[in-house]
Amino acid sequence: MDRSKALAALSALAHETRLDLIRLLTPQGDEGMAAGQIAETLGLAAPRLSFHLSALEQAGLLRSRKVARNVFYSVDPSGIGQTISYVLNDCCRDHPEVLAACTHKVLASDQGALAVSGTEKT
Amino acid sequence: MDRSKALAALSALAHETRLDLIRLLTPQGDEGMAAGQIAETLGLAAPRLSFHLSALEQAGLLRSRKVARNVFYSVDPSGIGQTISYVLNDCCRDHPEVLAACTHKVLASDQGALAVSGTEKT
DNA sequence: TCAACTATTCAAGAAACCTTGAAATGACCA
DNA sequence: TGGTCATTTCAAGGTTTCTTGAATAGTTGA
Repeated sequence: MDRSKALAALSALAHETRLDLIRLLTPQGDEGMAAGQIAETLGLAAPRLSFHLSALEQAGLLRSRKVARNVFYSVDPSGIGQTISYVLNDCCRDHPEVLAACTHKVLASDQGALAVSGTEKT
Repeated sequence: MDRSKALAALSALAHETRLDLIRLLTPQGDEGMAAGQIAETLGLAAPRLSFHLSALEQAGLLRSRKVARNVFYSVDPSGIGQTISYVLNDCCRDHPEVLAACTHKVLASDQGALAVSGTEKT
């Protein structure tokens, strides 16, 4: 992932409504959810939802497919994963302390660092 | 880390100059770098640099300390780590595919998933 | 074909963000 | 005390982003 794609993805993530969308859609897996149902679930006006969905899709964090008159949106796991990897690996250059600070089920393997799990640090 | 802090941190990361700052400062460790030297290295006007440094500090991604007339800035590894953790754990709810897509030296330990290393996916 | 339904596009206004030069603050040294 | 240096604050401007209602496009079924 290159710099400008990573920046687009980070900008896309940096908004409350769009974070809500990711959170809602992630558990739905590949099937995703129709725009109308998303709008109803989150209580969003249609144009507003459309605006944010397309921002996320543009950034490579969401995929869409048409089914009859509905458009189903689902997360693109590799888009999110590559964005995280960009920050950690490319931008923070795999700095051990940064990797170590990714507590709770994510951990550094570089240099044989061990798992850090449990609740987050303060 | 709560939602609003994570949002502030993501917004802070979503800017080219600030990503440059993180990348420059990470290898410097706790000692960090004086504002003037940062400005010279990146070729930034002083007020502009100050604006971005304080945005990053405000978001908990940078720390500062005064030494004589200089102000040294250094990254806060736990700030970055907690932000990443928020996206992966809280927002993506530890979705296996998202965790798996964090290739290249970051990997999921949940459910005993194995390391994924090497070059990034496309 | 027509009506109903789903979703997107458009346009306008409000709000937030970024950059810049000028001014101000605070620390050090002669 | 006065001058210089390092950094921040201020104010103005331009740009981008977000929200909203109105209009549009495409699909389905009677």
